[in-house]
Amino acid sequence: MSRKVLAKTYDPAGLEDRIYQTWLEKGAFHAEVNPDKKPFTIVMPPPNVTGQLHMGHALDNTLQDILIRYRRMEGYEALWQPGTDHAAIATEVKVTNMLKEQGIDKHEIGREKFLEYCWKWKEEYGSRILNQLQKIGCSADWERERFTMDEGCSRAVETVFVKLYEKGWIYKGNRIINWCPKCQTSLSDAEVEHVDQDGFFWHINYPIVGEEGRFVEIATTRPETMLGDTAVAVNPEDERYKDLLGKELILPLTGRTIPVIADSYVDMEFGTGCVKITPAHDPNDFEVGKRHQLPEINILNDDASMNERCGKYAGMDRYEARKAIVEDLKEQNLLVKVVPIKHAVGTHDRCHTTVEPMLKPQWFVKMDEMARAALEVVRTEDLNFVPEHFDKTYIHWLENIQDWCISRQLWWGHRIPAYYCDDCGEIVVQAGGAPRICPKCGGTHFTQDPDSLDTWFSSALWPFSTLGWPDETPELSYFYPTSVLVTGYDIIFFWVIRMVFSALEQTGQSPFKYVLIHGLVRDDQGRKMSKSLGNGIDPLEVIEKYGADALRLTLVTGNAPGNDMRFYWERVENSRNFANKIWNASRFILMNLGEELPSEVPAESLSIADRWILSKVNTLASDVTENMDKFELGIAVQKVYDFLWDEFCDWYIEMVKPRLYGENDSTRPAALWTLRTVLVQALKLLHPFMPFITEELYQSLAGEDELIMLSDWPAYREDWSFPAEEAEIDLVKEAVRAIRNVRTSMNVAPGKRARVFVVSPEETIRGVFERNRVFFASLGMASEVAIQETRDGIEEDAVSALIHKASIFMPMEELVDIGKEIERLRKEQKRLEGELKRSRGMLNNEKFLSKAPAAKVEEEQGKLRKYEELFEQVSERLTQLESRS
RNA sequence: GGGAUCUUAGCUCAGCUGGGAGAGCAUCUGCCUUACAAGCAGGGGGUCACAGGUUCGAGCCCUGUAGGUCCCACCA
Repeated sequence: MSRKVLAKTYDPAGLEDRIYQTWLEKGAFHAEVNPDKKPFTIVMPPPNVTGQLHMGHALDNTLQDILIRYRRMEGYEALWQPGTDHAAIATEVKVTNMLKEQGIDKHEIGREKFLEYCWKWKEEYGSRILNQLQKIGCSADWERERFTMDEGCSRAVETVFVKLYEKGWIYKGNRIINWCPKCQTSLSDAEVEHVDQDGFFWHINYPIVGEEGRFVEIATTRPETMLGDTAVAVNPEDERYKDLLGKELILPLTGRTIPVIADSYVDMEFGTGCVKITPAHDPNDFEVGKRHQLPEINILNDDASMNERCGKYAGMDRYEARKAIVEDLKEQNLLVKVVPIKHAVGTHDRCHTTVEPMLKPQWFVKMDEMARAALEVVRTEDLNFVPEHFDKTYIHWLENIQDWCISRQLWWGHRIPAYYCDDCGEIVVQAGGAPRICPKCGGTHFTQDPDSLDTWFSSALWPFSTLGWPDETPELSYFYPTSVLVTGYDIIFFWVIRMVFSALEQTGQSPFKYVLIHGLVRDDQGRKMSKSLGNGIDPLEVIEKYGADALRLTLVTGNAPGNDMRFYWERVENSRNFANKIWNASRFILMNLGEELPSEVPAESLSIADRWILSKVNTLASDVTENMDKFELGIAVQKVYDFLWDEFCDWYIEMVKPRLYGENDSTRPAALWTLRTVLVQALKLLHPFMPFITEELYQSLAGEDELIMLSDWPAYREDWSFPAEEAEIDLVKEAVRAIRNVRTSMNVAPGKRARVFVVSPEETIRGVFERNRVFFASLGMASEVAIQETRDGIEEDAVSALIHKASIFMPMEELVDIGKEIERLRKEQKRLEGELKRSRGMLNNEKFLSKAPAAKVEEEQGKLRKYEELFEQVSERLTQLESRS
């Protein structure tokens, strides 16, 4: 078997693209319906076709890739379904602007021509973001790439629309919607952000008809809307205004008269207790208007200028009109006062324009029934959020949900499949194009509704439309419902909720069992990364400098699920350093392996250290698996990191070096086998997190034909469990650390070897050190090591270090500062006193003895014994030293 | 107005079902030891925001307080 030769230094740049090509060539990402395996499915949140990869994508997709790679190795048929979103408004705005730069007006060229430009744009940029995702190592099944406006997804959209319409759950209604005057389209509630703005309360007097000099004082933040007032409301309980009920008011500046009505909606405590009612421009007023059959007067054009009903103000922009109206009121002495306030104003989340509530005929999805089902599925735990508390966000939103406005006055998107008979106006809603004959009048000419659908209407179907729905495809029955959805908390409302209720309605199942929620990647000052701030960090730049593996590791470590994280270059550097570390460890092993692969060695030829590290990696495998299953990815990778760097590199490799350097050492084959075996196990555990470097190293260690991404995930093995050896090496490590400690504190030159005496009255302990005496030399720089029962023969002024069940003495050639050692020992003694006090306190506590689990009590008793022994050793040594000085 | 979340080493953050607090960076000391200076060895540094409570035992569970962040919301 041929093996790859590793480059001398770790350089991710060339390596990652090459490895990715290999995966593609071998079709390693492709998933097929396979009845012999269990399916594991993730649908990728489709990035916008116009999008550029940002840190949010990098994080989101890294998490998904980790999960997919893990399950694939575990033996699941793992499908990661990728695709892109047409992103209706985002794309339309971009294409419109692009055309504008070329001097082309969207309305001049018309709908069809405009759509041609959009498709061209899509063809040009649609694959860009997916290519960028490949850079970070995503193992999605690119053969199955979908697009929200492709034939299948569009059919799914029409099917759902028609079904819901026929059920009465999609309807066209004249209601108050959020209108963006800049984008000139309606919006859903989710697309409106409430932003605090400085504004004013204008208090205005409305004269009472027939009562000269008497006024009703109202307060408003939008004085221009008074032109659309059709009443003033007071609370029916409000004693102050009882006599006003039924009276008429003169609406200033218009001369119209409007009634005073009673409605419990009015809060008596707030403001003056009188509210102007503008049914066409306020959702509450709209409701009030309906209850009292008030006229609805629309006063705005689509660009938020005043319309022809506004008399002298007609044609003015809403803010100009506001100014003019306030001026005019002041002139007429009807402006009582102006009070500055801060209030939340609805703005379009995309362009930040202040939205206007407007009365317009739009299409809506009735939410009550579907919301109820979506709530139920969380209660029954068919849907689970990770971290769990995000279900509260979900529940709260659903419990307060309003009907969903789904029509948009845009061209790019799924056009609403509603057709109006040109002759009688009858509405026909159907899939598959215009009807031939009007069912009502027999007419044959139809006009399709000009509006298109909210982009989230199609992405709501993504988990099943991508698998072939509405057809009963093999993929749908095998891969659906999906296993887990990964997304940021910021799109729970936009997407997660809508997917859940759509899936429940159309497929009868929750679209996924788990929703793994992550936070935002912020800049190093904790600010949101944004274009306007210019503080965004391009993932591709990070990859270029440090590699995708380093980026991925950085994004997944040291961050609790659902929490925001800050991006620090230093952390990427650290991740890269880790990659470099395992690169060099592998190189070291390969160097010693020479040409051939190490053959399996008989179990009995394994040394204690070999068994120790095998046992450690074995425990690691089961620990990491447990964490992975619970979505604790950060904890999982931290454990692998610690194992590789600390246990494997800093201890095990150092321990086996003597066996490797002696060419004829009989324990060499066992060492080589263990090195390679343990490293391979650990690399497998690391692979989901750092796929490129682990693949490269695996190919060097295992042969070029093997792919680590298709290898088996390490399972716990009974025959690799060696608790006794673990304890033994842990004791040896303690001794070595003690020796190093003494050397440093005594300023022993690093290269200088020193004599070491190990004294223990216990034979078994002496046996441990006897068996592992080589490590005193190799790790503790000992020249000669004497292991004995008593202190006989050790120089009086030897420096000591005390560990559990053993004392270590190191005679120093130079005079040593006894005071320094006494000081060190006193400190240790004091520490032990504290430990003893605590431990004895616990064990003298009858309640602890009776209530704590037996294992816990036993553990504590063991600790106490250990502390007592150590304390005795330290005290004895102290009196000895003190008597000398 | 409602809700969520955070407060742990100088900085940024982990800490899984409650059983004597960790990492990275920074800092101090000493090392270019033939895998790795992108490294090695050793050290310093924390009344886990505050106050109560539950428990044999609390960074972790409960209540409250203070401060920060975020989300939702039709007080005109």
